[in-house]
Amino acid sequence: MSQEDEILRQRQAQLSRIRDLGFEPYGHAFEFTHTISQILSDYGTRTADELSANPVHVRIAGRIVAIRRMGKAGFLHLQQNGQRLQIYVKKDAINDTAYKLYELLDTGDIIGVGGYLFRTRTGELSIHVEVLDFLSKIMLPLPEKWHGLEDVETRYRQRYVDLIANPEVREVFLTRSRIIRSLRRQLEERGFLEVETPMMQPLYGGAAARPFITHHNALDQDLYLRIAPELYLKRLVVGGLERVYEINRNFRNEGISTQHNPEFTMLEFYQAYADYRSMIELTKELLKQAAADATGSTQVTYDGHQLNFANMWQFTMREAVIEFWPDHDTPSLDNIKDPEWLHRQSKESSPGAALVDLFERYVEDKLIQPTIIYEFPVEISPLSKNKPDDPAFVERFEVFAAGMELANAFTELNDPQEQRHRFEQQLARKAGGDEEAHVMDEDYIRALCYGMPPAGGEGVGIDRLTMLLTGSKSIRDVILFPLLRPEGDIGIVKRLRDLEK
RNA sequence: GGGCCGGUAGCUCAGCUGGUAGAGCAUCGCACUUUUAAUGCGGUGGUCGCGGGUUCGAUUCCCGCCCGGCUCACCA
Repeated sequence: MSQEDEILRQRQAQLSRIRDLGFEPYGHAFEFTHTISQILSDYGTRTADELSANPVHVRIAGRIVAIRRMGKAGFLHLQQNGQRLQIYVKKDAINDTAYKLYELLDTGDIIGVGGYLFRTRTGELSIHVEVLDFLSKIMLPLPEKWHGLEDVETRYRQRYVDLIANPEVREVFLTRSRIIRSLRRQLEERGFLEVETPMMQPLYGGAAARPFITHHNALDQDLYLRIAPELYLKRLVVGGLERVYEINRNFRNEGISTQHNPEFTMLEFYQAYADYRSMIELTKELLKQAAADATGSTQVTYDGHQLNFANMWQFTMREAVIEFWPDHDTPSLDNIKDPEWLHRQSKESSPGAALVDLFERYVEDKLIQPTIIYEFPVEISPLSKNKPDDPAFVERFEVFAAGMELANAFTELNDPQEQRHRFEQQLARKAGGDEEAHVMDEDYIRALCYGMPPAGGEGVGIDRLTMLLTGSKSIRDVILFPLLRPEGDIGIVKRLRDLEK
């Protein structure tokens, strides 16, 4: 018999012994007077003398994460919401039934206790237990106490165990929540309205990506999981919702990497009567404040670098290529504007695509500090408005940090005729084999025909922002349940079934 | 998809040029009524990811496959 089967059998036997003592192995509500964190903050500085002079009685619940038994007494640590408090169980101090229950406890069980606070000989704030209740039985063993759970695959597949065993994981997701809360609050303060637009769309658009396809049975119709909410949000701007935002999932049917998960979270927001310059200023504020709200500082350490969100760098794409040119043969501004020169540097057919190629080759991974890159070629920007003085370029920028793209924003193209041209160019690219090119969205064109106010819009990758603000090297570390291949037979159902025989 | 690395007890890991597997923690038993990596003594626990091949003999060598990580490609 394997160790796991043996432990299951032992614990199955304990279940009935717990019942025989008059406790429920899977209890109901437990009335507590404090959470562990309340006790730590309210009484963490009380001395042993103060606690014995004015006894504090408390009732708490938590998961047992350590047991040290010493004859007819023992110390246990309970964990609740990532914090730990020691409890002391002594035979003399509780009734016989409770003591028998204590003898059955395993690391990982969830219990409730009542008693008074005291400090041990070594000075640790603890509860001197007087009553003990049982709330939930652990059947499978928890990972080892030192190393915790290290196996990356198990951590992602069994995030519940990861969260119990590795307190720092909990911190990452608390920070993620603070980031989103900060962005929401900042947008609300500026009069933005949170909306929800379709995740299942009859046409997909708003980004260059391949979609997931699903099917609605009653309508007998294929639908796409959205690759971006952009075109719907702009329909709302047409309708007079002048400041809107949405924080939700996008789905892109692409490869998986440390920076890509097939479903990921984007913040998108649109502001009527603004342009990309207003968006640049807003972005600087949003990111700086989100960093401060989430981490307590506008500077964070990521992969050995100090990233400063209080002072973002700023280059046009052309300037950036010159600035980060890899050798001494640095091009001039005239070079970089010259289609002939660009053609000599890149295999890409159009000058704009060639510039982007140079940018991606020489610049992108060098943008460690939070940096705004603005003015993009029109070829790769089918939804952005042209620069009036340079129609080959559009009023668009992206934010990079730690070599990653964090955000993408532009002045929205609101001319339906021009938007039709851009979609037609995309259709030509699709016909030429570009699977990520946009499709024609006629209803979107119709919406623009009703007149969309000039507007700025932006998308911010929440997962990547969370990576930066939590020091995570992989996007999987900031997504609770990242996509993995199926793991195969788990076997627990059969084991539980066998236990009942 | 390519390259590299990994999968051995519940967890964290050793295991040499091939000779049928070990440690710590966990678990079980005994002792111990202020410990905190509690301690001391004793025990249980393994389809060595899966399937083939070579060999007298494979955790070890070879081939294929599965799962994961890093990386390149892809990817706004």
